[in-house]
Amino acid sequence: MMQFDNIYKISDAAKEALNQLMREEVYPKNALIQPVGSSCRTVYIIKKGSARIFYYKDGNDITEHFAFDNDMIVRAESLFTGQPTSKGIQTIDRTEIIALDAFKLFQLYDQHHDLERLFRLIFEREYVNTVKRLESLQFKSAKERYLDLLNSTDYVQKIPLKYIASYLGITQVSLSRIRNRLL
Amino acid sequence: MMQFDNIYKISDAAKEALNQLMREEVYPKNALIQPVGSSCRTVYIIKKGSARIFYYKDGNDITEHFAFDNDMIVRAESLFTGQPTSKGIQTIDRTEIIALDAFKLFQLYDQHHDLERLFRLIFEREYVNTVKRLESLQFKSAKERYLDLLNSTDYVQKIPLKYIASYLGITQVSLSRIRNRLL
DNA sequence: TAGAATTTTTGCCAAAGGTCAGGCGGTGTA
DNA sequence: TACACCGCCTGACCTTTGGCAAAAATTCTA
Repeated sequence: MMQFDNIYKISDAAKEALNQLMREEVYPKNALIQPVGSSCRTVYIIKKGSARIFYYKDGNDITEHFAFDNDMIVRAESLFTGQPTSKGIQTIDRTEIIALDAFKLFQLYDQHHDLERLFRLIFEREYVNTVKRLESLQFKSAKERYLDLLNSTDYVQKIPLKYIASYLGITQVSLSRIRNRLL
Repeated sequence: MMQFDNIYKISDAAKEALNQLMREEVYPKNALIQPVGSSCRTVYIIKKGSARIFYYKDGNDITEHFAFDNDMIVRAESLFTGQPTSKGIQTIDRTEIIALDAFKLFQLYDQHHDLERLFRLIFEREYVNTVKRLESLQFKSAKERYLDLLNSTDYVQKIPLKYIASYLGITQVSLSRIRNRLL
């Protein structure tokens, strides 16, 4: 289980209620966990493995987000609005995941305020990560962004180049050239 | 005052406590509300006017965010981490603002859970906006982003081009050319 | 209102990145 | 084994955007 305790300590009762909600799921490589066009009704936490959020733009597969061990993965624009999203979630490697029914989780907030607080803090972190990513997309060169990503996690080595390229906002071809020039 | 009620109704007691925290401030055009390098300890809500979050990259002034009537403006990466940020806040026009001491607000959460919920929901909206902006920076052309911005609010007409350019992730010169080509 | 300062536009050239097409090596499968 | 497929690389050429500089337009201010 995730190290929630580092973020905010919740009561045993809340912990118990939360545990009731958790479903452990294991997916093979390249499994489509959530299809494009669905609504986000599940909060996923990656126990071990890797996954990505993606969508199609002009027929091209674009990776918006990567998640690895202990990362949470949700499609915020759907989870927090109730609207369906044109984004999907797919595993990259074989992945062990903890799935939480979002609706039930939100319902628990009424009984367990500490649970609401815990998840508020968790989502705040995600928010901050998103702001930082925005910053890097706004004014860093593709090469800088690639180097930043390389430094962020060793997992990057295992991710197909095509996923990385769109995540960086460039084409595979350009990323291949950037890599080449780095040698 | 903001239409909080549309988001989540809070008790009279919470409303009262919140009102105690609110300071109304009026700033002239181009006023530096929060300097670069400071920590974000205040939640601002714009009553009337416009402001921006900006920072310097390689000596260039970069606008990260615009806010207009009824928008909240905070530097999330500092507010939620406690770390100082290299970003500042500046008015664009004469602006009437409601300022909330963030520390006191967060303290109120312990007594007023409905206040915590209200602000959780408010920040979730901000989070969603940030995700959408990320999406547009990742794979839309500068021209598309400019047109999107134009459609988003009439205020854009009043914002200096140099602010808009960096917000879109391009230089003033490029934006000027894009504008020209649109005629 | 004149002059200064700032903002926006334009021209010219360079660099980054996109598009299209083909090549090459590894993997899977009949 | 042969062949198809996939992922990544490379070349040629094009488009978008950047850098620099200067002109034009606008705004500020005395």
